[in-house]
Amino acid sequence: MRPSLHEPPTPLAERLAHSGLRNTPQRELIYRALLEKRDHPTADEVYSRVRAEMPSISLATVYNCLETLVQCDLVRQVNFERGPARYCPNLHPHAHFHDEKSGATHDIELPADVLERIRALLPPGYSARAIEITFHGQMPAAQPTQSAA
Amino acid sequence: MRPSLHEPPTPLAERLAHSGLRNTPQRELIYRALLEKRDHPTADEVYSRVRAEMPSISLATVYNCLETLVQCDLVRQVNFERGPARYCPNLHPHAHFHDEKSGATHDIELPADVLERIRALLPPGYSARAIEITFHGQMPAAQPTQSAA
DNA sequence: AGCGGGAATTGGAATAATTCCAAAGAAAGA
DNA sequence: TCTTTCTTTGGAATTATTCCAATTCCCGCT
Ligand SMILES: [Mn+2]
Ligand SMILES: [Mn+2]
Ligand SMILES: [Zn+2]
Ligand SMILES: [Zn+2]
Repeated sequence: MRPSLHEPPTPLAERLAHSGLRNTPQRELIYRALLEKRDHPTADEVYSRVRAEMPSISLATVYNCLETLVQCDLVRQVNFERGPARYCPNLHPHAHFHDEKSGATHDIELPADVLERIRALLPPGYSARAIEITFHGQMPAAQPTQSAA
Repeated sequence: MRPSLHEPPTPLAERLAHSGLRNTPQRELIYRALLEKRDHPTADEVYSRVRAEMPSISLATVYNCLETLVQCDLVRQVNFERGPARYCPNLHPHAHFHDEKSGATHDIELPADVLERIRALLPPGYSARAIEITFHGQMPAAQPTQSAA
């Protein structure tokens, strides 16, 4: 039961409607969880995060909702080698850096000109719906934030 | 039982020796199969190809040998989304194009200068052991080879 | 040639992530 | 309200891969 007459439609509600899908508490919750901590969680990680707020949710629903969000182009699925899929709400064109020591993942912005150079590698007639770029390596040890000596 | 006194060491034998590993008929066969048809087969596909010549080989061995070849840097493992792993004996720096209609995969050569541009996207201090680039899209329908009209 | 020890292969069981399925529960439309 | 459609849910099934324990193979040494 919602008190207000009509909420302003969230971007999520809008995208769902556009695809003829319904907005549900589960979908909202999962999408919010992805926005809140953008560390490219797995489905299982999303599951445990949202269970805090909605203990009755099922893992199957988490998979279902994540798939829905991906289909609405609100979320990207990211795969590293053979590991579990990860999910990313960053819609800008970006590559992924996977730190092999810590397992942490983060985004590397991808300027349009570089993306063009890459796309230009394709032979004539080829068209790419998506281009995935992943770095695997090491990032510098996080410097302990240093206060004035 | 081999008749000749000592064969010249193949690149495979060399790499294996370098890693303290043995050359075996299974490893040779699997490596040859990859070189012969470079269509990025899955482990299962490799399995059925090599069974023609060595019916007693096991799937576990195919997985083992493929992993060994990858560790020796003779073969690259290639992953598309959540599908089964594929294997590629092309050692030049290259990207992969995955045709979403046919499922076919092939190599896109990656010039050094483009690779540099990409590597330069990393913030200072980051180092990349490997960079993976995958295109997903459509390639032009294979033109039926046309003889003189 | 025979022996001993490490390496590799093998078949089958186990695992991990995801998908499938059928039943029950909301929501929307008429 | 009745009907239809969409969604969620728990559990079973599936897929690809890894693990495991038991041979078998191979190499160097005697
Ligand atoms: Mn990695
Ligand atoms: Mn694809
Ligand atoms: Zn991302
Ligand atoms: Zn390749």
